[in-house]
Amino acid sequence: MRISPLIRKLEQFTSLSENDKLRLECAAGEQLDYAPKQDVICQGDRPDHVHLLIEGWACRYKILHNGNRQIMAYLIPGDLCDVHVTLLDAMDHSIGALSACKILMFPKADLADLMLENPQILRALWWSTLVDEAILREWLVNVGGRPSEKRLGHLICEMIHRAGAVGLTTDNTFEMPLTQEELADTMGMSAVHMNRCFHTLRAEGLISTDARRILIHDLERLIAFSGFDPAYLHQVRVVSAQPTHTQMGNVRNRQY
Amino acid sequence: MRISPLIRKLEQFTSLSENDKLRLECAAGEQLDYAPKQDVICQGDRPDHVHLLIEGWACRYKILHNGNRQIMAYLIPGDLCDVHVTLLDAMDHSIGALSACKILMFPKADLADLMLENPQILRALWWSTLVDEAILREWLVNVGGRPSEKRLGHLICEMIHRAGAVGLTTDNTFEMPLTQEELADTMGMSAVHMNRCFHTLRAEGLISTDARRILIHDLERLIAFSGFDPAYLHQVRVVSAQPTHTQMGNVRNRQY
DNA sequence: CGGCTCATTGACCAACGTCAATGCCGGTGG
DNA sequence: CCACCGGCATTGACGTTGGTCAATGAGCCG
Repeated sequence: MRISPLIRKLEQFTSLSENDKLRLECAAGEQLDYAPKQDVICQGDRPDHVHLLIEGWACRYKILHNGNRQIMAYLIPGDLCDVHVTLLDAMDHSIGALSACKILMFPKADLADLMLENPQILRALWWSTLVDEAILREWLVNVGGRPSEKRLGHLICEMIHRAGAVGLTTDNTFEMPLTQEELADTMGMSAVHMNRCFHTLRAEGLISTDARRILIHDLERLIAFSGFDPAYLHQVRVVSAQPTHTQMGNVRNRQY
Repeated sequence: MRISPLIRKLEQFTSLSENDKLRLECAAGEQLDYAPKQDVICQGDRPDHVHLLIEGWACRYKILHNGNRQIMAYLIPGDLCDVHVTLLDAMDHSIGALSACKILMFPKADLADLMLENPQILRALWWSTLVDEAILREWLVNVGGRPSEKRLGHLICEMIHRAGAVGLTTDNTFEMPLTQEELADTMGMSAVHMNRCFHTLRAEGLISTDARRILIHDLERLIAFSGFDPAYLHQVRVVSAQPTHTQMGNVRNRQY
């Protein structure tokens, strides 16, 4: 099914009946491709579709008055870009593709109807926005309270957990298709300093990088170094970062 | 009704029938008082009630490994502390009273039932969590991307808008019962530097402070200075910061 | 009056930003 | 095949923002 990454994500929280899954799949409309750096949705838009990312990485961002860009979230396969639009008026931020992305569009009205008649799906989608919110809180903690190297370490810990939960890790390696400048814009620091942070983490023997692939040498040590605690991800049925079979035998779309 | 502040808040988004309001009021249980600095909910708790703040200010916060406190949200009358618990497992952060607070408890199960049988209330509560999330995004932008004086200015702009929406402002004045240290913990800076920021805003003639009361001399100029745009608050039916009657004649609980 | 909390200020220091130069690598056109 | 270019990573030198420490004062309360 095209919506497998979403199902896999929602099933971290609840189980969905075959019927629920089919209804969701049927609500899906057109599928679109986006190139890196292309905008998926712009601030101020009132999209009439809800967008589901099924391949690639994207981000939420805002441009400040001084021209700075602040990235506020990373979206990976299974993440919904804008459940907001079922309830809020206009987008208060933009969504941009970070790598090549495939996006599936759900007509807003159909999804709203589906949620109204199927409380289980509604709860699952609400749950996903609550987890997004928890992640956002942790990002605020990260930017507000941690020194720069731990900030980077913490983000890497988060992303390997999230990527693992949708089957995008092998051993302790995963693709993180981000430039250092994009990471810098995420953590409120300069690209130059971001580079110095990578230097430190490599010098400490915590990670290696190869193009956009990140290898974590000792996840336990990186977690301790960064003060990471995965509780905020609310992965009720956890999928570890180690290579593993996703429970329920749902192993489609493993690409790396 | 004891839940008036909540009703007033939700009616920014949707109108509720008299029946809806009564059902909500009836779902409310015990009311508790908290002293300043007292914890309402601790990280790791699995509360069996949803907490509604009806008087005073509270905050969401986490304590980091290095002992730093990061405040991630301010809660004012009408805000729900933990709708999360209807769906998530355990609290991933704590809630603390900033001033003397009155809190109304809704048994989790009753509220869950009410939402299940009344989609209008469910939508309204979901909307409120989506707005919380939008505010959180803007806080991340604030901490990540703005220089310290604008950070403070921006927060003041936000809080006078939010306080205005629940009738807690008179002219351009409002109570902000926060110490400079608490503000510093909110914006990821030191208390000393927070003080320097206040100094600057006063020197610029933008604000005056008197105990914990803030007077804004020229809101337009403060907004321009801080790069503030209220769109993210999603106040669909806006209540201005000027003295005004809340629409629908709902003017209870104006205390200041 | 004494003790507390909080605001305020100055002196000094560390973290991080800015600027600029260099190198690497993949793509592209001749 | 090679020269050139653009995007990105890397590094050093230097400047600025904001942190730390410590002292002082103002207001409140028993």
